[in-house]
Amino acid sequence: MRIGELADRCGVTTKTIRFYESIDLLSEPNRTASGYRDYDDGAVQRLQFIRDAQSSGLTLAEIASVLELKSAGQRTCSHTAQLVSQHIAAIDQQITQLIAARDELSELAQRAESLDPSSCTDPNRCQVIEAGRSHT
Amino acid sequence: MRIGELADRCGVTTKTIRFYESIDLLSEPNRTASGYRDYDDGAVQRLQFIRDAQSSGLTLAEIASVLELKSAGQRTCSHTAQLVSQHIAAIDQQITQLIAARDELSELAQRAESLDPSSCTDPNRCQVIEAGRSHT
DNA sequence: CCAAACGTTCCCCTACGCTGGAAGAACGCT
DNA sequence: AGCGTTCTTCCAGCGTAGGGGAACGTTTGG
Repeated sequence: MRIGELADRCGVTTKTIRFYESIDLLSEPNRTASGYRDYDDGAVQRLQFIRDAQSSGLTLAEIASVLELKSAGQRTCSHTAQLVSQHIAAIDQQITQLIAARDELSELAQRAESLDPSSCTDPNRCQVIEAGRSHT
Repeated sequence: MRIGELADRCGVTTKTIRFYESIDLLSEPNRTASGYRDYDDGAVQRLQFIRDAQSSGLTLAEIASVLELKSAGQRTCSHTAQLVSQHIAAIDQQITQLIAARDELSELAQRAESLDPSSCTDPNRCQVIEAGRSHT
């Protein structure tokens, strides 16, 4: 099948498919005599797998590393498991950071309510934010 | 003072200062006869304010919007408060998304432990991920 | 037989917050 | 006078996941 059909079947754009090919996430397909990309059903499977993995929160780089090992004939369950747990750890760290930022902002919000706007005249600063500096 | 001293005093690089100027976060300073940027103490205050606000989790665009209104002579407490609460909402959304991704990955991790790697032979897929497709 | 719809490659653009380097001018100290 | 450091501008890129559009070739239906 040609690129448009593959795209429709998998719910992506042709741009995305060419992009995946450019980063070696999809292998280069055969070409027709006139140079059109010519895909088989395996490409549908692989592309759907990529979208599934992506919707699970894996990055394209992580998906690529799974597929690379797969195509080298390895049993990748343990590799996948390791990769997934690494990714979970990274997400936990992001969540921690976001919660810290959230806490910081909540304090600012409270302070903003309690301060008198008319005492706020310095053009370079803002007392809402400034007041929180010492304890940060 | 020249750009290097300002940078040292505020703990940033000269690159960062020029970058802030290029996005209008810092206003263009006076120049010496030979074309060097020449800053006063107000620049130190403003730059430190920017770093404080940034460490509170605000983006440079948000900081710019506070500073813009300030320099227009407005009392910005209410604006700052609104901006902060918007940012908190955005962070909450990010956290929600990350937790969803985390849950998804936890399921994958559990599945990876329970599956038999030797049954995993398709070069285009990975049963750990594939098995979760239906309920996603 | 021709126009529409599809395909190709190519390069630039997005947002974010910078960092690095090159080429040249100016400053500071000996 | 000369050497090293600091300054100037501009250009380029990182990483993520593609999107937009130009300029051109191919396929397909009426």
